[in-house]
Amino acid sequence: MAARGSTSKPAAAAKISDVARAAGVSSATVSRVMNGSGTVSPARAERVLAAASALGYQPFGPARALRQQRTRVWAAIVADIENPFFTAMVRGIEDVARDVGHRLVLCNSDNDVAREAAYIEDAIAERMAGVVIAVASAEGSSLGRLLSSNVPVVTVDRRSARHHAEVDSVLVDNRAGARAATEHLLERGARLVACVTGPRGVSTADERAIGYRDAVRAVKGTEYVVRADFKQGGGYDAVHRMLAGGGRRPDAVFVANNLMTLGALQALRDLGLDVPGAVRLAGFDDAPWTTLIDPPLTVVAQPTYEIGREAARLLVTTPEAQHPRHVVLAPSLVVRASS
Amino acid sequence: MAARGSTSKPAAAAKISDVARAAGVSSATVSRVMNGSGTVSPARAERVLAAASALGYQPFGPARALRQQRTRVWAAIVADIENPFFTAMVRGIEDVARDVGHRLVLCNSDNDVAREAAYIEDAIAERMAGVVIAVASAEGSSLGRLLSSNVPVVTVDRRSARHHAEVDSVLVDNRAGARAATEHLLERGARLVACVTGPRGVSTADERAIGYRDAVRAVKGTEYVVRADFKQGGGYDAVHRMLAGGGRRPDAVFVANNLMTLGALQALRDLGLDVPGAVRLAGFDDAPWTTLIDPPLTVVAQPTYEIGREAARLLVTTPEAQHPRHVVLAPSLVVRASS
DNA sequence: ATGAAAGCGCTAACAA
DNA sequence: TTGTTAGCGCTTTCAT
Repeated sequence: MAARGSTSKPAAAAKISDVARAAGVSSATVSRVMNGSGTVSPARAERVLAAASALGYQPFGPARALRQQRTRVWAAIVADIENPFFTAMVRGIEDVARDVGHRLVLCNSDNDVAREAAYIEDAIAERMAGVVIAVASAEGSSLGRLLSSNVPVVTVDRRSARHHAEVDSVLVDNRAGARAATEHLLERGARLVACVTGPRGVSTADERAIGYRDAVRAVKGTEYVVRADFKQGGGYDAVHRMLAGGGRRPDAVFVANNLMTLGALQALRDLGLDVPGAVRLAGFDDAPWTTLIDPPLTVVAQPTYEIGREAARLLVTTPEAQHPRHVVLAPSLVVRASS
Repeated sequence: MAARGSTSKPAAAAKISDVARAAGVSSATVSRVMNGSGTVSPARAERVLAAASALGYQPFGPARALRQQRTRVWAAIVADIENPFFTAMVRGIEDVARDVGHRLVLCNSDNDVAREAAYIEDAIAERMAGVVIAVASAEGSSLGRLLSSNVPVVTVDRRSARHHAEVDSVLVDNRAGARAATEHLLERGARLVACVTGPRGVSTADERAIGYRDAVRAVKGTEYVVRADFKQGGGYDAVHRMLAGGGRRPDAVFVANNLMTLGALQALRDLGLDVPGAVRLAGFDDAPWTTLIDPPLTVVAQPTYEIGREAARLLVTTPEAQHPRHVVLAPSLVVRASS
């Protein structure tokens, strides 16, 4: 009985023995043909290929993985799939993965350590060929589980508080970037620069706050740091509270990530505060929209694609050395109209 | 010899027989404990858990998949991971996946049929529990391979030219949305509305162009359709050519996706054309930045999260019916200052 | 409640 | 060049 439409669904997927029977050869020969290993006469190879094609044969991945004790899959576990920073980084990983014949799957922890832990357990269970991870939290991450497995790991973007000294990493010099942005705001004449950063324990949030402090202390200014959630709504709330209140009002804000900067700008607009006239603004991470919003944003740009590519390269060249490798990339300040 | 750092790497991952030996039970008992199947005395169960924990035991996924002939993994194959439309949709899938105890992995075809084909073969090889796919191309897709396998499939966002009648789908009424946007531009007084849409053969591009035509023909206006690549740069180039040239210049542009709209706006700005004074602009897809750019964008908003959620629901409720299920969701016009 | 044993689909030794 | 065979780690009868 035909199934729906023109494409009929087979009762079950063909297996190697089906192909072998159809081609009149042994399973071993089919395996050799499919993998290009060993030696098979051209005539038989052709028959095998024909049979495989006719049956729509696709080797069963788990059986191969079991037999070979390896997979050709990398996982990228990222903290927020909706943040263009991470998606751009993923492109860098993907390109290397393809070059070395690996597949890349993406896992979104959504900044949730429980979800992250589940993906980490999965990566171990699948004995992934490699994992690139931006940890959800410097403290609570299950990264240790991954490190005590045999799965190659590279951390990116965020430093792991507990495990930094044991794992390869690709990071950006967040402190320097934040300091540069803050110094820039001060040089433009800001008297009180506030900082909206991310959750405590997330290394990017902490390091950017420290860079901010460096700059403020250098001029003996007043520190004003607020924590939010690295999301647009959090940036909005933080800036709204900060500037709607009756206390001393900042005349510049350094916002420590791209999405929060959007929220910050929205809050300033809702409060009727001109940017940069009333409040100067600088963000962290460039994004597709930074030149199009009003005013165009001054940001600390990160080499996102390169971060991914470098991480993947570390995965490819498994270290025989005792010491983990740490790659630190430099961010760059891009000055636009918002400051 | 201790490995680097405090976390020592085991020579090899523990297997079920190791745990069985350590706990003084059979492998079958360990399996029963790990899976909560069968019956095991509390005392033994505890010993097994302790041993498993001590050895850091994690059941080998491929072996389980081989034995059980099933996986608990869904794949989402999307055309462009950098487009927030897809990432928002993925959230909808993820939430359902978690509810039903499945894992979701993301695959980025990057609008490339070859890459898409590779991911499709992978999905078949892994006998994925389900695949949600936004096809790279209505024509060239390897979707047929997937349909003739036993892997449950739902298409989203883009219609498959060849296979639409055989596969579950969740789509948006692109034609109606595009028509609404174009009518809106005309009502605002535009005399010549141009349309920048995506590649021929991508259903969203084609359907949005048709909706545009519907509106233009209704007023007996002139049609002016340009094809680009659904990316920011493509939108820029298309609009730049269109308005820098000496021919008859449009006084409104309907741009058929979110990223191209950013490019279009940039082009208009570079040409010194005021929006909406000289050229009215409307886009397709809402995005986090649409209210923050200057001017805020009039767009056709799509229920992105719901698209993903509905697709996942179709995956969960495998149809016993002969006919595939088609869910069509309604977009809505959001009028802002750009028009 | 527990263990022994078979076997999932594939590949890699080994034999011929 | 090709086939036979063992076994990867796990789950699931089938006995007990």
